[in-house]
Amino acid sequence: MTQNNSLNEKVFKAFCDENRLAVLQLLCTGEKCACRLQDALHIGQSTLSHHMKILTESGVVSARKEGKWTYYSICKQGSTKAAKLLDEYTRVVSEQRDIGCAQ
Amino acid sequence: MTQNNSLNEKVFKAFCDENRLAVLQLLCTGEKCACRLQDALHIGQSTLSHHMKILTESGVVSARKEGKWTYYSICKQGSTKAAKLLDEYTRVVSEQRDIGCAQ
DNA sequence: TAATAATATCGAAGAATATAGATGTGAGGT
DNA sequence: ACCTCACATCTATATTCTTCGATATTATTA
Repeated sequence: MTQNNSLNEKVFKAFCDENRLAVLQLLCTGEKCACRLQDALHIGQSTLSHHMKILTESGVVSARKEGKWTYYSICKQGSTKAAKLLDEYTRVVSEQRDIGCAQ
Repeated sequence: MTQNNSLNEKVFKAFCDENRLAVLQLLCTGEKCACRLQDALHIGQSTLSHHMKILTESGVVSARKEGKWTYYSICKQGSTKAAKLLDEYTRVVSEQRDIGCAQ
């Protein structure tokens, strides 16, 4: 199993903020530099930087530096991993019923 | 698009806590009543109840009441929806490159 | 119907997270 | 070399989340 709960938590946290979801939406049409993302969302520069760190550390987004700019894009590998994790955590292996606590 | 970011956030929050992930692991072998979940995790009763509320409200888990007990299980429909959402947020529609901010 | 058992809800405290402003860093341009 | 631009990091504050103890609720049992 790929399941180290406290680690996997970090992957899912990428998706747990409205602004980060908005970033992902923007990245679906290809890479964007930070300043464009900041223009689109209405948040401060340091706030965006904070969110991008969480996204890149989760593996779902990758960053490419070129000159003054940092370009962000969705990382296929990372998002596939996230999807796999979600599937693992919600896959039902057996359908046994429970019979309550009184033994 | 199925994308109302602030709403979808709630679906992903189900996966953003170590204890909730542990609950999902326990549910993969079929439904469990709350007291069994509480025994397995080492958290207080009200804490578990709080997490189960988040899980059920996300749609990923469903609750079945029978007598004194509440049985929880993974909800196929809800977890499929979560997987679809994740896919939508990470699907790359086009691969355009950005050219930086200076117009 | 009084007592108990299982779970939910409430309220408070602490931990984690988001946000913004200030400052730091590194690349380019002059 | 200096200045500016794009972005990261630091610090402080506000907000949200987790946890627990206490209390409420609902079903069963004596």
